[in-house]
Amino acid sequence: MEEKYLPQDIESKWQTFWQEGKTFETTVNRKLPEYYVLEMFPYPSGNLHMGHVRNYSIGDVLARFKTMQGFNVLHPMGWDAFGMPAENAAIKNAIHPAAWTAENISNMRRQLKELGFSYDWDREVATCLPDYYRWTQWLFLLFFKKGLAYKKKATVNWCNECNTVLANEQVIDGCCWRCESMVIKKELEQWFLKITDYADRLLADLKELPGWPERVKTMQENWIGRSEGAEFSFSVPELDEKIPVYTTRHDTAFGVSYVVLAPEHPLVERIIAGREEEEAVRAFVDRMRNLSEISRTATDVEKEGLFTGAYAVNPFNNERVPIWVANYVLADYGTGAVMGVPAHDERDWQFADKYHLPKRLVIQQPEGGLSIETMTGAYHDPGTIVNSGEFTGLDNETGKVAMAKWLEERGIGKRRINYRLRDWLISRQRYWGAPIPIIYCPKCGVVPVSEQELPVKLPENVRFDSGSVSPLANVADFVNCQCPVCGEQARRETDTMDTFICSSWYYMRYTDPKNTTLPFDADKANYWMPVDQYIGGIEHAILHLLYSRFFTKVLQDAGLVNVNEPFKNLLTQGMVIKDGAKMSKSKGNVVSPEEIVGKYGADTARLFILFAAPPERDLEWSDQGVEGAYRFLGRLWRIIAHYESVLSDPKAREQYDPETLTQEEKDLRRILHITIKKVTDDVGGRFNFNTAISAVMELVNALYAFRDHVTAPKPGLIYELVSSLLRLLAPFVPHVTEELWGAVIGDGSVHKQPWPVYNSEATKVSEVEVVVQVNGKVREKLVVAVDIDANELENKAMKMERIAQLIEGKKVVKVICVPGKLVNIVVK
RNA sequence: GCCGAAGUGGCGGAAUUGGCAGACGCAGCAGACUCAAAAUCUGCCGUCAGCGAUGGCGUGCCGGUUCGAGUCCGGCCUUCGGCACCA
Repeated sequence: MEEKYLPQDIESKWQTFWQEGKTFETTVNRKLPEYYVLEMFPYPSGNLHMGHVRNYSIGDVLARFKTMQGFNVLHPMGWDAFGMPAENAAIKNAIHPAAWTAENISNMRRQLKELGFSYDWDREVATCLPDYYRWTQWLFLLFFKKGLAYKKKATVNWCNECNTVLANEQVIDGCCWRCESMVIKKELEQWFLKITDYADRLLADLKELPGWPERVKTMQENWIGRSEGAEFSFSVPELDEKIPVYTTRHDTAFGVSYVVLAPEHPLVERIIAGREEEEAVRAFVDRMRNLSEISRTATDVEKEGLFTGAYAVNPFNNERVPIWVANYVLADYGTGAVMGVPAHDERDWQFADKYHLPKRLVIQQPEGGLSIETMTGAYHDPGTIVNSGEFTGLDNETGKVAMAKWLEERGIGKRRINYRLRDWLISRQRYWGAPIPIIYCPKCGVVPVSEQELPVKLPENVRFDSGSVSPLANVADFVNCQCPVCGEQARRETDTMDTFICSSWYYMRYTDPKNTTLPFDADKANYWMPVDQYIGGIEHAILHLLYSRFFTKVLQDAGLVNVNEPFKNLLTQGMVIKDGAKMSKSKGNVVSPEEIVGKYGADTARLFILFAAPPERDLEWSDQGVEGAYRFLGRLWRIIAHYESVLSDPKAREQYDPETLTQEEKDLRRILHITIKKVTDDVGGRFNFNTAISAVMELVNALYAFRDHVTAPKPGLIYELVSSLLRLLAPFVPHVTEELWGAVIGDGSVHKQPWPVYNSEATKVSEVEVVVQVNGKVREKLVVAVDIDANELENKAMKMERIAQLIEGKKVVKVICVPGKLVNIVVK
């Protein structure tokens, strides 16, 4: 073998070897346990960044490790290939999005291959190709037929920069998730998916996901936002109208001193019509409507409102209370109207203070003594109901049940479970997405494209001007069509689907990527699904992960797959940081993976990234750390080169009796087996690749020390050690281990070898070092037989010179003996 | 405001079940090799006091439990992330 480690020479050689030998091809094999490891597929922006390298290195270690452990591993890769940047490039550089995307994919595919990831490339998918989006459209039709896709006019989030609408999940702090510009409200007719129908299951089934990080589940829980309460109506006798309100505190209904409508509430116009307040209220409503999302919803915005001039009647006590309009009531939560109970709601308290509205105490704290006059804020804790007619005297939780029952018996209200989650707005006024397969016929109305007509292909000759309608609307050939029902001239939907739809089912397509009759075959999907380990960034905690869970449930209900949840275990990897900030072009702290691979090779890049921090934490980039990883591989190479001749000795491959080893050899073998155990536990159990690698480094250090002391080692031991060492490292640094395996061990690819098994006999020791403490402080160390009994250990410790000195003249209160660990002598 | 995570040497991090704090790596210092340098191999490397043996202090802060606490309990502080007028 070469004397020096030269990654450039060996990496491309093995990449070609793996590709040509289809080393990582996978098929259904029911004789083996299956394992599906998946990393979030990338958007083909053109180049891999370090975050990708980290994400995919983590997945690759797992895939290779599980394969060596005897699992049938599915480890695919593909492209989340529809999306805005392609279209922006088209506007800017006059290149077609399809061509731009294809170029980027081929560049990034090359970069992935140069990193040596073990993907089954035969399963590659790209969501922008007709043979993929055909099935995205097919799934849309499935949703449509099940009543889960519908069109409605609604106030929606609009991004002026991206010229399109956005789903609620895609608005972050009032700004567009992609371009960070301010989101405004628009009234538009759009397509929605009825994710709210699944709100309860999406919430409840989080309990079926013990393998997900707690914080991701909490974020989804918050997002779904379930609350239990009641809905009932206040009547407006003079208009013969009703104002339904939703509340979780119907136990405080006798404390209502006003009713508030959201500015956008549909009844506002009727209520103010013809009153002297009309003009002022309308001006207020208009002002609120034109405010951005942030300035409307920030908590520090002062509550503001106006009296409408009208009154409503509280069904509980028949009291007349004023109807107000205020900025703090949200139009699209609950009923868009709330009852104001200043004494027991902090917001109502503030509002009542500002506008001098009355307050009435209806819940008394358990110890009594509360009164409006002495209160400085609302009381929202449990207590006893007061001033509430027949309900007075009940504790408030009992009161809630009784009052809900009261409403239900009279048919004027009911218990209600409410969610914060809204339906998923999926229309996008953009070209580069999957067309929504719908036709509008003047006679038949909204008509789905028939399945046989799919895919509805994107036309190629399109002008990309930035504007507020989809470029598809200007393509006459695309828009004009015939109604599939009556054959009349009809018009095609010109919006495309949110790209999050494409990524909501790709993990199932991987199980059967070339199917031309269905999105995927149920047998194949059921064999592989769910994904055993999913790996990606925390930024998708809600977006992609919630949508995918929703899709999986709908597909399960449709009988297409028999899993309830798509991702059994989820690992959210941390960011790659440099100089304390996330790598980004604007900060100028980007390190290009291609450069690192070019200089040190893929193995070094992977090793550094896996060693520098555990996967979940942020990783601080360090050029010197990369040097260190490279140095280690050189060190590995040299020590194996040192033993090349020993390994070529035919005796090296013969079985040997461990009893014939010298003490130094036994010690080395013990370190080997401890390392095998540690690496196996760290990689397979808790994904602490950093500590697994450090254990292997210690083994290599031990081997260097051994080399300096033992000139004629037993060849069988060296063989056992090197062959195990290479297999332990193979998932992390696949090229150099493949090369060394071929050079000194032989027999096929290291990646087809079984994972080393640790031998507990080999890890046993006859003597251990025990710590001797006096009053909990380490004062001495003692080497004793492992199986020494406690009394003898205690005696030995007490007799040690230093210990005897330290305890002389003092009273021994207690002696604690932990066999194999320590002796603690407590003295006074 | 609510929920969650984290806080350990000069730095990244380790300590998995309450039992030697700082594994492994980086940086630094020294030695060997060399005409020399690089590379490599070896050793040292929390902090204060001491020539040294050794001792004191030390895991964000204050307290507690325990023979023994980075780890458990109570109360804070700081940083980061999520949600945030959701009735």
